Amino acid sequence: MEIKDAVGALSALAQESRLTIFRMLVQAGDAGLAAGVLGETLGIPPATLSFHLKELTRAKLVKSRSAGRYVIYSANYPEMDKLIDYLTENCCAGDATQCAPRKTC
Amino acid sequence: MEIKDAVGALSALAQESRLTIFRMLVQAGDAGLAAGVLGETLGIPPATLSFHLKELTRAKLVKSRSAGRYVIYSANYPEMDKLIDYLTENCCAGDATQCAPRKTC
DNA sequence: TTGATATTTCCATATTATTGGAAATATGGA
DNA sequence: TCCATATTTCCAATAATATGGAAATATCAA
Repeated sequence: MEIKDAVGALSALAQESRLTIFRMLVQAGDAGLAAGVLGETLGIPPATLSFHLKELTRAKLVKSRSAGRYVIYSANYPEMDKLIDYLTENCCAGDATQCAPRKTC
Repeated sequence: MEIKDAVGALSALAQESRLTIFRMLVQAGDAGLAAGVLGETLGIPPATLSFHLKELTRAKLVKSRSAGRYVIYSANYPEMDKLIDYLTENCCAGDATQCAPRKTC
């Protein structure tokens, strides 16, 4: 992963509504959630929601598919994994005790 | 971890100079690096560097200790781990195949 | 002491991100 | 067709962040 992509992904997550959306999608699995469901949960106007979904999409952290009138968003897990690997790359200068073992969910 | 803290940590990382600093410190281990070393590597003026180090400190992603004239910064690994856990919490709706196993460094 | 080096604080300026109303687009159902 | 629902785009106002010069603070070394 390139630094520009990492900054893009982190910027996308660095906002309360978007982080909430992302975590809902992470937990929703591949089934995903319709934009409207996300907007209703967050209580934000459609234009604002759409702006945030666009940011997450641009960062490749979420993807969408349309189903009739609905647009279903879901998490892009490989991209999330790439970001985490980028942050922890060559961690800890060989001191493994510093590095908590990650749960593999 | 609370959402405000997560947004704070992600905002701190969502900037190219700060992300570079953080990754250098992650790789440096507990020995850490002096502010001046970071500034020289990045090629940014001291005031700008100091601003970014303060942001990372506020987010608890780095800590510092002073050693004479020098201030040595180092990564706060437990906070990094908390952030990653927060992002991946209850991931994937039970579909473990979606979730890449994390290397435990 | 005094002068050099390391880092931070202050502050004004510049840049970038967020918000949401209104209008546009798209689909489904009567 | 025509209307209701779902979502996006446009755009302008507002808010939050980043930048770096100059001055302040702190330590070291001679």
